[in-house]
This record gives sequence, C-alpha cells and structure tokens, in this order.
Amino acid sequence: MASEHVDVPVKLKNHIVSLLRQSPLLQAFSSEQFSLLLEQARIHRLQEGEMLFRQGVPLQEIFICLSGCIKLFHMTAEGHEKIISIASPGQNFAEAVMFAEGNVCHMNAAALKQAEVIGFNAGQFRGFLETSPSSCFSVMGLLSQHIQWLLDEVDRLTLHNATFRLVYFLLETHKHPNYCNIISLDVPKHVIASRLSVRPETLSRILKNLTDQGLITLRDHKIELIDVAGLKAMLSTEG
Amino acid sequence: MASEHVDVPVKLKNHIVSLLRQSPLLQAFSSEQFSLLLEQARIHRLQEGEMLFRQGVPLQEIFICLSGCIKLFHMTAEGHEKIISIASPGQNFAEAVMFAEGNVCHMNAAALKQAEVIGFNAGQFRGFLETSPSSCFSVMGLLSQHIQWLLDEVDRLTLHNATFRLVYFLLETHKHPNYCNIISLDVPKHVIASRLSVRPETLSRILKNLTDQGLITLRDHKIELIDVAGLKAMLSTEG
DNA sequence: ATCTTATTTTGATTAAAATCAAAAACTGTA
DNA sequence: TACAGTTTTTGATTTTAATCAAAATAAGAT
Repeated sequence: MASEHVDVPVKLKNHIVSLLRQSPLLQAFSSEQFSLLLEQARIHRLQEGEMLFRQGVPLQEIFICLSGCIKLFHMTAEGHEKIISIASPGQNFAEAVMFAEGNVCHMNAAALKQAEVIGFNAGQFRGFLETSPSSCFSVMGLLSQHIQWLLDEVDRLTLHNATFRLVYFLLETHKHPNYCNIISLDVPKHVIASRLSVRPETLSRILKNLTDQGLITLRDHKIELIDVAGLKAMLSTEG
Repeated sequence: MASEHVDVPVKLKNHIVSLLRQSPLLQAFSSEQFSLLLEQARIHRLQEGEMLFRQGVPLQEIFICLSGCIKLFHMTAEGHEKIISIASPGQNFAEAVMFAEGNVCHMNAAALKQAEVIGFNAGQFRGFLETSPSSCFSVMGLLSQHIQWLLDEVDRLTLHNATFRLVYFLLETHKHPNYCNIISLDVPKHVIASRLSVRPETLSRILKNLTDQGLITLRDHKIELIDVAGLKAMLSTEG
C-alpha cells in the first residue's frame, strides 16, 4: 500500500523542515532523533483523487500533510462515503494507528487535490518514544486532543442540526487565517457536505438561507462572513 | 468537585484488587507502583442519579468503575442530554483528561444506579508514567482504542439508521457475557435510547418491529435474541 | 469560441425520526 | 389493595433532511 508514488530519500525545502520541526507530533524529539526520522521518511506525491491508504490495511507510517489536502473517510458496503476530517498542510494523521492492534487503520485516505504527504517510519517513531517519556507525553497529549475533538463531533452530530454544524464549521475555519472574513473553499462543495454529514442539496439550501438572512455572501468558491456576531449567536441560541 | 462522598483510605476486597490489577489502565505498572496508586486512591460511593463530575471542571483523578454503572454524557444549554457511553464495573473513564489542557473534562458523569468508583490520583499516575515508557505505551494503546471506538461511533451515527444502531448495540452487548442470548437491561430504556441517539418512543417502536420480525422477544427488562444470525445479517445488508 | 462533463442549485416529493398527547404498564409505598 | 409516581407504549402529526428529477451554472477540452 502507498508505495507507488514515493520519492526516497527525502529532500526537503527549509520552510518544510521548519514546519515539521514545529509539528506537535515531532517537537518533543531531540534534533538528532528529528533528523533520523527525516532520513527514513518518505514523500508521497498524490494526484487528485489518488488513495494514500485504505481501510483494513496495516500502516507502517505516520503522516503529515505538506501540501494540498487529504480527506480521511469511511466507506460503507453500499459505497456511501463519509468524510471524517480533512488534513491540510502541517496537520498529522493516522498517528493513533501506530498503537492499534495489528496497526490496522479503519479509514481511507485520499488526496482532494494534488498533494504531498510525508510518512515517518512508525517503528522508528515508536523506538524513539521508548527512549523518551517526555515524547510519550507529547503524543499522549495529541491523542487526548483527538479524543476531545471526536467527542465534540459526536456532540454536534447528535445534539445539533445541519445549520448549526455548518455555522460551526465556518467559524472554526475562520478562526485560523488571515483576519479577513473570506473563507476560500478550495474543495468542491459536496466535500464540505460530506464532512458535515449533510447532502449537497441540503448544504446548498442552508447556504442560501444564511445568505438571505444577510449573515454571509457567496461568490466564486468563497464564503464571506458578513455578520460574525450573528453567526456566533446562532450557536448559542439554536441548534 | 466529587469530594463529598469519598472514603479514604481505601480498603478493598481481594476480588476488587485483582480486577484492578488486570485493568488495561494499570496492568503495565509495577506491583509497587500499583500499591502506591491504591494507597492514594479514593472510593466514590454514588447514589442513583448522583453526579461524579461536571463538564468544564478540571479533574485530578482517573476513574475505574467498581460496581453499578456510570453514564458519561453531554448536556446542551437547553438541557438536552446525550449519553456518550456507559461505564460498567472494570471499565475506566476520563483517562484522556489527564493529558488535556488544564485537565478540563468536557463531559458529565453520573451514577445510573448506586455505584462505586475508584479514583486514582492523576498527578501520581503521570509521575509513574514518566518513569516508564512501557506504561506510556500501554496508555497510548488505550487512547488509541478510545479513538477507534469514537470513529466507529461517528460512522454509525452518520452512515447508519436507528435500527442498525440498536441491532449493533444488542450484538455488542451480547458478545461479552455468559453465552445465553438474554440481555438484561439494568437501566431504564430511555437511557439506552439516549446512548443510541434516538428518542424513547422511537426505541420502543424499533424493538416492536424486531419482535414482530421474530428476531427478539421482550419480557421484563430483558431482551432475548431469538435469531442472532438474522440480526447480524441486518448489519451487513441494511443500515 | 463550442461542446462536453462535472458541479451546484432549485423544485417536488418522500422517508425517517422527532414531537406532541394520551393511554397503558409498571414501581414502590402507604 | 389502592394510590401516586414513573416508565413505556401507542397513536396522530410535524419536522428535518433525504431523495428524486431536472435545470442552471461552471470548468475543461477540442
């Protein structure tokens, strides 16, 4: 799995190296361990739609997205897809698999657009953890955060409706970047829909409602948040 | 929080001690560390409905249920409750909180029936982890399992319907115990409903359907699985 | 450009489950 | 046993979002 599109050894640009050095996954390691991990790491270059790994398959790597974005998703027998999360540059994924029975991952990962992913050797990674409880604590913190996120997600799915989930998603996405109130959707809307567990038609209608209420405006593939306070109010009152 | 109903120091029956010794949470520790954890542990005796801790409050303990059962649940501003999971004797909970920002737990815990819970000192626990990477690995394995369970739960909530969730729940509950096909619900049905994210009325109707189909029978607060193969078939075909 | 394809929106309809309301079945207690 | 309370079931109705179907829009290729 995931071996066809690999370049090794890794030659990384400096800004990528410093991105990685700051990753919560790696920052607790010594410089030496960090270098050794990089030496053994592989770059996966994926075309849009290309799979990185499939559910049920054991993984020998822990991943960090370097460019593009990766969807992590479940698939039912009938072919229905549910996107659990979307990893963007700097974000790690499949780190919990390293401690799972048989290292089997229960999810699929595929590129939503042309992407580069770095895969660290899981055995080597575990080896370094064995020598360093402080690194273990760093990883345990990461796993704890992951659990917290999933608990909140269950919360949103069970106690809140589709509109709430979309508004929450918009405000979350809005948190990170460059102050301006414009969110660029760099993936098709049906991807956002799957991420939010609604049908594309429903997402379209909800966006229309919010537009009609004067809370957002839509143009191209960008959503401008007109009334952030109003959106925030929707999260506390309704849902 | 959680200090009113505490007996300390702990005096435990032998079978409880051996239950604890086998807990995935504790088994990686040395006998000495295990004893020291027990020395600092507190027993919480809870009446039915009594809270163990509330969301938003920092926790200084990691818990294992000794008797009775504990519901772990979210609560919305409007007072709607969603039970995430139910801990029965031997099961640990709130172990991830120990690595969270400010040790803040985002869930509530309360007794579903008269219960005893042992709370280990989280600081001491972390201290022992610092001395032992192998214990860390044990905990990371536990956290990884927790993540896996939550991912599956998201899966069931988004890709499957209420009937699927109930049938899955019945078969999961059936896995553990003493071969016989009778599941005793030792909690009110509305608790099961909340756990499955359906309304009590809906649960009642689904149980009726399954009964009409000859898959189960209901009497008292027991569900007898008549056609286990038929139930399993429902998980693969429909959902 | 034009044609082709994929994505998104809109409208009409359906389905699953929630809600509302009330009856029935239990529980425990006096 | 009768009574007061809770829990569960049943029935009628509504709501939310899914589904089905088709039009509109956007994106790519020739």
